[in-house]
Amino acid sequence: MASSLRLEVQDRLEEFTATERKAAHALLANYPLQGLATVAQFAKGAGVSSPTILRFVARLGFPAYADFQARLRAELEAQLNTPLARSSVLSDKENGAEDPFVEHLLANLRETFANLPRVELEAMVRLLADERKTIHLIGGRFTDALARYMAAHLRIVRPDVVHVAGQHGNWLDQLIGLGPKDVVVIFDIRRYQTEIIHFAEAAAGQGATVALITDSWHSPISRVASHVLPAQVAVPSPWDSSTALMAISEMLIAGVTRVNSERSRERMQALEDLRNAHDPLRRSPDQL
Amino acid sequence: MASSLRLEVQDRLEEFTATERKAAHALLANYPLQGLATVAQFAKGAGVSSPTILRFVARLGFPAYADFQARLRAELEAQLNTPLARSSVLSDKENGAEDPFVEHLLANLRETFANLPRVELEAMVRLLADERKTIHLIGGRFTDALARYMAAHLRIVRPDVVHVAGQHGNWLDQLIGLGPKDVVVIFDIRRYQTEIIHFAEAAAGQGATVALITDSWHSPISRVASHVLPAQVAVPSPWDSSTALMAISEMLIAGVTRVNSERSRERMQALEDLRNAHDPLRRSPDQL
DNA sequence: AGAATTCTGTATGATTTGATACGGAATGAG
DNA sequence: CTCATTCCGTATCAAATCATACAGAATTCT
Repeated sequence: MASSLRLEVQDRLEEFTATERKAAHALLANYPLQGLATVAQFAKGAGVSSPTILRFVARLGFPAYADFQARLRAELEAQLNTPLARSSVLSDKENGAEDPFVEHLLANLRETFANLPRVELEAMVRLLADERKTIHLIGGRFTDALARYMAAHLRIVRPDVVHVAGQHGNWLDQLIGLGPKDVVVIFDIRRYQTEIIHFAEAAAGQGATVALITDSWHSPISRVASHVLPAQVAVPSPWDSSTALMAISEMLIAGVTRVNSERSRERMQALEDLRNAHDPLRRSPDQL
Repeated sequence: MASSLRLEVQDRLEEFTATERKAAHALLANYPLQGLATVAQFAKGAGVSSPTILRFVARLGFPAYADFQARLRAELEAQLNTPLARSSVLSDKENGAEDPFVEHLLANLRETFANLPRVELEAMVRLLADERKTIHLIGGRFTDALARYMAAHLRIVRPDVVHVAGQHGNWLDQLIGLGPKDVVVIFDIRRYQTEIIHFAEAAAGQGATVALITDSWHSPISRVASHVLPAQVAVPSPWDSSTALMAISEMLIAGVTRVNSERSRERMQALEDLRNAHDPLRRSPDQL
């Protein structure tokens, strides 16, 4: 099946009769909306009669006009749902630019990725994808959610992923076995919590690799970290923003998934099978 | 007349009745194609009855459904004839200097806030700031981290914040006491988990207010939700992106903090004092 | 708590739409 | 020039669609 009906119509233009070709040209001239109108409107637009439109559609291989429209609709929907395609269509004030909070978020992301060293990013991806290592993730009061988020994904694409949770009494237990084959991923932004700093220093002291995702005012942990990814976190609010940290996390997750693609695929498939087995209410792909 | 019906629908969202708003959300979620389907399909997609769709369209000022569709068709035709739109459809990597993943993230954020109805956002802020209510937050396999993140912030600026965690066996316990004075905030994106759907339905059935933060393919929960905030989640990766969800969460947190400013200030101050007492290594307070 | 009002789905009617049969027009062959 | 074949539009029918009236449900107000 051609990716677009437009191409198929163009290719098969000679097969059609003279009047059917009028219909084809009318469709190509205003693709795909002409085909989403009623038969009568399509016919009028093409200067032919209704039955000609129906014969044209039938010759394209559609059992009914409704099927033809469904195809056009699906194509159009796929196009419109591409964020890139959509954003280029939106005007500036439709881009939600008025809200200063939104402005800051967008600027933070742009700034973050502009300053993000790609080699550092790739190095951290390789580190996280290395299945000989054990990955420990930990975060502060608010950023712990990010550690958890990343752990949930990493667990699927690789083994030996540990989320260091709970009160810092427990952290000590985790510290005991740490060594050169361990990687500690730390999320830490302003109001750096001393417990986490201690944890990082102790882990580094025992030979573990420390990877840090932080704000642009580097946390004290950066002294002992072998990899640092800084993000912009300032927004017009008493709180700092973790959106850029989340973005970095997702880039790392996507990267690791790409590197460990074979394992990722089989484990995700297994997960999907499990889900289907337990979930007969799964939605159909198209609900339009 | 607004340049796009989408903006008008967003602006006038509060004029509509509860069910009409469902129709509006369905339209915004799949704009404009949902409105180009038949009334019955539109109704099914929105989870309401056909007459509600017609009343919704009538309230927008259209004498007939056909006029409404004509307007959508005209808008779409204008868009599709824009050179920008064509180019974005033709080749994706013409502009490929930047990382496509980053491009998608940025486009997702822009798109998300462009489609985010401000009145809906403010309504949800008021809801979350209402200290007479109890806030329950819950998320799915991956989005649970967002629920946790939001709970960590809300707990500081208001009382009665509960994160519904753990296996869904525990959820049932939480369900028991739910009533009209409870607000359930749900994070749910594609691969909607049936347990969460059941939780939402049960909560709504007991009179609790359901607020949903979801992807643009509205989750089934939107049927029982009184507030819905949709986000863009598609990225070039096997995973969906939660960055836009995080951004929305932070806007909500900032909003609630602003509304409950007096309480927020005193509680944040208390937190700071506590930190200072325990943390002599604290860095200088402001270095922004 | 009860009444009034608004809201929303079911049922039904009027209209439009997709689909088809059939007769006439156009084209080409012999 | 005549016949055969293909093609195309008018007329018509069954089915789906839009539209509305009405009654039950929900909400608000007193």
